[in-house]
Amino acid sequence: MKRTKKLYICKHNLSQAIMQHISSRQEYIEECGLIMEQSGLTRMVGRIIGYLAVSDKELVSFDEFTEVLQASKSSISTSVKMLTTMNLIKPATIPGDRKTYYRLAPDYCWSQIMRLKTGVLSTMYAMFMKGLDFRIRKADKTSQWLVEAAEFYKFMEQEIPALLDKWEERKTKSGE
Amino acid sequence: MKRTKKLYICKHNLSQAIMQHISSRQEYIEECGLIMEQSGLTRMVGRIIGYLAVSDKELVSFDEFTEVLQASKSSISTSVKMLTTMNLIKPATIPGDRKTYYRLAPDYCWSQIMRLKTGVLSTMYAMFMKGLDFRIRKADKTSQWLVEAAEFYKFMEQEIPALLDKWEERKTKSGE
DNA sequence: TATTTAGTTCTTTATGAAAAGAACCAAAAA
DNA sequence: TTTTTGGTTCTTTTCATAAAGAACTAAATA
Repeated sequence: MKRTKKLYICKHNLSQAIMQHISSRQEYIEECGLIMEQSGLTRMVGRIIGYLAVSDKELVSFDEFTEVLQASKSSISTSVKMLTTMNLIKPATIPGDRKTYYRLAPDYCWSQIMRLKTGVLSTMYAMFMKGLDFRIRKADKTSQWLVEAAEFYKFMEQEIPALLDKWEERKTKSGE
Repeated sequence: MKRTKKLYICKHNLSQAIMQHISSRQEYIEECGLIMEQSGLTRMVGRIIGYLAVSDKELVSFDEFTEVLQASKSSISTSVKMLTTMNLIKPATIPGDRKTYYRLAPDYCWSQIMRLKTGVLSTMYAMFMKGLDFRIRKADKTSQWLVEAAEFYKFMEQEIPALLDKWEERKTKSGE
């Protein structure tokens, strides 16, 4: 079940407003699904984060996810694996218990989720620069447009990692 | 024809490498389609930008797009409308000519494409803050995790627009 | 007035990925 | 050894949407 991720006119402002009117945990979990889906993950992954966020238990078992989220084992398995790979959640085990539990990763480094997305910036830069290679007139309006586009992505490609460094630095300081 | 937009492991580095080996305009246009698709637009929209980027003519007509991109009128119509709405391209007309031509928008403000995407940051902030509302223990590990997540998105929500302001300021200065 | 041109807007088709289902496997328990 | 538990990994189904196709429209031309 693939849903829209495309938002030509900013649908997020809507989500923000909706967020204020949510009254039940159930609703909250579903909304997390929709938001995470929009931001490029899957609906089920969002639901898992949402449930972990509002559950009073710190540890939630695999089968509790299937029950409370009304989802198949395969879907939960794939989703927790994805979240584990992303380091967003961590598996946990209990002595004398065969089940696997999951918790929100306590040491999760938020900047890493953003760093992954900066790859697109260098690709866009490369794309616009490459366009110039094909141009006969290297200084016409189209060429200028390409240069400007490339400059923007170059700027972003440099500044965003710097911002993330700033955040990480702030975190390590406050952690001391 | 929907293609992948999902890239759990950064596929963009691949795109970057591919970009270096592109030798024909045809190939370039197709790669633009794939890249723009990954970044959340459509393949056809990417092809249009790609063709405008490597065409020696500044103005390209509607039917030239259909011919060179081997696409239907409806697809081109929808795509140019989308690009026009985004201000990325501008329609142009010629006296005594009934056709509509398009060019890359000469005054396009690159930061605006990024500003649209910052909406997701405030939504994520709202989402994590809302999660706290449902929690009984407001200081346990899960609550701490939510606070940290919210703080990160708050930080980004503030810093990215500041970065875009910086870019715009630089542009107006260099334009003087 | 009839026809062509240029493009828009519905409807249909095709695709690809999220989720479900089924088959499978390893370890623990009976 | 057989069965159950807990979960993984294939295969299948479903569904949203990008693109194509078809029907339509307005303006210009014949």
